[in-house]
Amino acid sequence: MYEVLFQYIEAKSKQPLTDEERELIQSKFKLRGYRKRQYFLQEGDICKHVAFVVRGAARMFSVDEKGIEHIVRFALETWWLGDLESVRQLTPSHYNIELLENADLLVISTAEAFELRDKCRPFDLMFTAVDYQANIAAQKRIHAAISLTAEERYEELAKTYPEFIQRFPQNMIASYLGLSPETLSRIRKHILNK
Amino acid sequence: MYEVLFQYIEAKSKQPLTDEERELIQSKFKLRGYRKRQYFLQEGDICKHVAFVVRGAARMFSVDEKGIEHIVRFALETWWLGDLESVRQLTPSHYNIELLENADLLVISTAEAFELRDKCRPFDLMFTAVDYQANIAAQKRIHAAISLTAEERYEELAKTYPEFIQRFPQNMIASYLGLSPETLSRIRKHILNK
DNA sequence: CGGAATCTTGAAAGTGTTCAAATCAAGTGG
DNA sequence: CCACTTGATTTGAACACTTTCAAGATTCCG
Repeated sequence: MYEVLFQYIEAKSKQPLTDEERELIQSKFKLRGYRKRQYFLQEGDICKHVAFVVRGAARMFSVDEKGIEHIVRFALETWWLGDLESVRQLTPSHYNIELLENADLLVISTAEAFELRDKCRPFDLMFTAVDYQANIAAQKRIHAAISLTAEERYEELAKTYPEFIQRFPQNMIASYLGLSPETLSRIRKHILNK
Repeated sequence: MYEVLFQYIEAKSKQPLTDEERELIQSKFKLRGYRKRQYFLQEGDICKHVAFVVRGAARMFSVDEKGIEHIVRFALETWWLGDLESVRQLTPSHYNIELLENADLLVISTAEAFELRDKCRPFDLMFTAVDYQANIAAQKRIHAAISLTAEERYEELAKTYPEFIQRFPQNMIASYLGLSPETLSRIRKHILNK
């Protein structure tokens, strides 16, 4: 299980890990099984752990006054779980993170993650690269949100993350795109008729 | 001029800069004046420089097939200019960065910026912190885009960045929010009548 | 003082939502 | 393994919001 994380760190940091570093990392991350529907983070709690998804799928979402859920992020294998805002500012999170499939997570406390960044260069470089990529992805999504039609946004998503379409139910995809489930259903129908 | 950057780095990194570090940093950044309407980055070019805004205002935008501009980002004093995606992947940028006021920029090549991150710890920590913040801000904007109405998005923007409303024309604010200028005009009218 | 943007306003057209109902699919307990 | 319940998806019709196009008012700058 840990091997997946090691390879991921080496790939992202473009640096090999020494045996000592592997041991150090392994000592900090705890492997934990989660069941479908279980929550990794609950709205109102401060996010004190982050996790690397070895197996499974999750969503991060908020719930508005009307009780409607808004999915800001999905996660699959080799993605990270956690709410950056809450981690950094130590404020209660506005979001929930829920597993959508039975999952294996490598969990680390945020305090230990910070330490690890200091102690282990490849680990630090990995997170720098991940933050970088997350920024690029976020900018693309913002650009899509302000410049594309609903149909174009769906097609872009299907092209960029075909896994999402496979593994997440359609009403969640709709939420992720900022659409009602009915609208997405009609958009898909419209695409088929082309 | 450089003093602003030094203080910014110390604040973001939460580390003091030594005199040697200041000299090193100063030797890498070139101070350049830009005039209103000048472009810092042109669509199609690879972004090989990033800049710290000492004075002035800028926007980053794309132009679609219909010739409509979509503003993905604004920048004011102590913000950074550059297209992360192009910098990191060395691909031609999809965006333009244009100064909206006469400006003073501290410009550094991306290659030297990478070196500086290696050589100067506070500089590296500063960028780590900036990336972090950018991610948080991006997530908030995505959340707003998928969960709020146009009117709510405008009010949130006005609350979060009142400077934007002051310094950028309304049609650009509309573009930033993903609205037509007419719609924003009507929304403002509606807010006044409350 | 003019000319050029920018902002406002109206009307028509387009896009997406809401509500309600029907269909379809999946998971659970007997 | 089937019957049943629950959740997900589809469809229709009415409604709400946003855009588009066009014109007029206002503001900004040279």
